Amino acid sequence: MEIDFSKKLPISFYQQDTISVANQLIGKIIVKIDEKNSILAGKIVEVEAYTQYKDEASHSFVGMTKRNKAMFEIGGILYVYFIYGMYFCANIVTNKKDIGDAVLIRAVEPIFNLEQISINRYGRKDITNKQKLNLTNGPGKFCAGFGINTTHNFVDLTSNSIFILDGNEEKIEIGVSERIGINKSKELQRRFYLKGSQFLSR
DNA sequence: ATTCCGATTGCCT
DNA sequence: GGCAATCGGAATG
Repeated sequence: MEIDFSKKLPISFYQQDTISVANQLIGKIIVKIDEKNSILAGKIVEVEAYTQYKDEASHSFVGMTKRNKAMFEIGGILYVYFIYGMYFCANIVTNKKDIGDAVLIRAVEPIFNLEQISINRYGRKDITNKQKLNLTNGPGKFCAGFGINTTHNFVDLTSNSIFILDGNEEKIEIGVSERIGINKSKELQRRFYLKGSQFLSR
């Protein structure tokens, strides 16, 4: 896959209102280039917005802590945290400095280097069709497949290690729903997904 | 120091 | 549908 760096999203993209960024992220291409220069890429098909204010489910609701510090930076970096003793979740930090907002990447359609993503997920490149659909269809699965962990916390999304490209200009339909796996602020409609995608978390 | 529990996943019935 | 795995974060004492 050739990467068109001219399509890399500018820093200003991330500094917009968080709900707006969440919507616009659907259909975009997230790229990771690892230490061995191998390229992984996927289309973002599902995200969730988390904001400091009026959102009790957000890590930042209680203010800045050691864990959520990245959320308070200016939009355009990654916030990665460890959860349930064994998984990682990756977020796109949004909005202005000192506002603790971010967008969780919940699911991605793998589009390049499925072999490496399979190895990262299952330890082998030959997998069943069902496993192919399950490669990156959840926040923990996406991080595992793309090799994202807390060493990527604070990574600059305008760098060449992890970044996001504008997708095709095709018209897409975006669905909206309540968020998944939370117990507070359940009523907020802040999950956004690509309608019809086979790679959603549910 | 202790306690509770989580922005998940995979396996089980 | 239920639930165990597994451990660090945050609140509390």
